[in-house]
Amino acid sequence: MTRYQELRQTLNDEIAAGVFEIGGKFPTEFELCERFGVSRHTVREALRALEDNGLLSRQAGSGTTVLARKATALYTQTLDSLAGLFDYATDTVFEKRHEGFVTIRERLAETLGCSIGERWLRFAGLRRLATNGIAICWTEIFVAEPYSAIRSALGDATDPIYELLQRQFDLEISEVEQRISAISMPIEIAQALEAETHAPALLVRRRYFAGSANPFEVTLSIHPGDRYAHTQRLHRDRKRKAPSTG
Amino acid sequence: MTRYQELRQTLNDEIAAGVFEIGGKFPTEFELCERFGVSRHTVREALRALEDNGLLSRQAGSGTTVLARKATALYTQTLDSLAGLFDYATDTVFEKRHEGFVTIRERLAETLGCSIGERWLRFAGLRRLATNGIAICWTEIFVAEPYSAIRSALGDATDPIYELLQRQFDLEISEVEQRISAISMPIEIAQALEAETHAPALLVRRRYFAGSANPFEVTLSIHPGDRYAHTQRLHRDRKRKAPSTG
DNA sequence: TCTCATTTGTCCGTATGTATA
DNA sequence: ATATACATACGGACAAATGAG
Repeated sequence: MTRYQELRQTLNDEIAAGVFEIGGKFPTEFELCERFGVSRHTVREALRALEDNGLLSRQAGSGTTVLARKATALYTQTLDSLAGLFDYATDTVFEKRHEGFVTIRERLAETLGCSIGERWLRFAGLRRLATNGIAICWTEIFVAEPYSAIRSALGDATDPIYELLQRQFDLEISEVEQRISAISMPIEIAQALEAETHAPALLVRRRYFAGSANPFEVTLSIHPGDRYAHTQRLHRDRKRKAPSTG
Repeated sequence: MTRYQELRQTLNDEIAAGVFEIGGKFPTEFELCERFGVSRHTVREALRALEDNGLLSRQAGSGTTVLARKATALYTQTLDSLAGLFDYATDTVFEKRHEGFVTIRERLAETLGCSIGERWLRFAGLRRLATNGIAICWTEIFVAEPYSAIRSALGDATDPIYELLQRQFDLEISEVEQRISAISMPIEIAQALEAETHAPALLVRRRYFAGSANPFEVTLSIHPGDRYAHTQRLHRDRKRKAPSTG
């Protein structure tokens, strides 16, 4: 590993550990040069990477500000708004209804984008708003067989499964493919969601990749069209601004 | 403007003008140093920016490759796949059916996310695949009144409207909000699209911002559920790879 | 308003490491 | 193995933005 990558890692860990206050000042480039015995060029390269990850914000004359403890994962859903129906209620709870291995058949192979005959670990259930208990979608989570050992480590279902996979198998998510289509609400799912059968619904499929051409996790979510809209904000610029102190 | 920004601009323009072949080699850092009389550091800073924009790909030992003529706008739809229905046909044609000013009333204010009483310039029509003429969606484009002068400059409808706005009014798009929801196909639109009435459909709304809190353009697209899926690939890393020569 | 010290941004030169053909 | 070209790293200098006095 190169020197600026090591430095980047070190600083990353310190930020994650809470050594620096969010919104507070980060050590100056000169201080980091002294502390780690590297040139300013090396420090700047490390800081640039941390800035790209959204952890730091740099400003000539003012210094470097800490923005966050963890990199904002590009691949998590920015549930910015629930179409105004639930005024920015955010936390949801997963209510597991099924769990077990499945062997992929024709229709499922098509929806999942995998091959017939493969075995996947499958979880299925409802996702509800934590505040009022309203069911916003039916969710199916498929985990590739090599990683099915996470089944045991799944007692507390608060964390997203891909985070558990990242920790337990040291997987680095490189890419996420998201496909959104419109379907008729299937009968069984309509019953579980207490929604209208055959009403328009959103089918959101996400496939998570880590280097390989094959995903290690695939999730399906079916949302009633009148309860949910998928909202995303896309920014053009990498650099982010620190909130003004004024 | 700084030197590396000038250089960046110059190289950007040359790439856009087609001076270099897509997939071909870009001048080496040393050559650029000589040609522009700047240090290697300056050249690398400019190249880094162009790489971030997706125009170039750099590889130690191999050199710098040209990936594209124009920056892949983060905010344009990555029409990666049309759900496998139209195997990677990309180019679409807009067939204008309506054009004129509208005053926003209650229902439209809600769908557009703007205020009642505002006046917007509206274009509406079909979008077809260039190859086989199949209609993939009904599109409505709303332009805020201050920018409605682009109406005259709209003879050739090949370019996206936000690009025309960018050029004519020097607007820098800073953010795009995208909302996807599921609706029943409205009767009038079903007829235009030759699709089934009340079948599930995707409603995609995009709002384009340029600094201000209010969008300067809003587009609506209604897609028949069986003809279209919205697909996106989200990468974690900035760097892209050049296709292998083999 | 102006000056001044601080901090990041830009730019130069040079040397060595590493990936690729 | 050798040459090429990008990657990393060091050093130094000045510019520009910021905030304090």
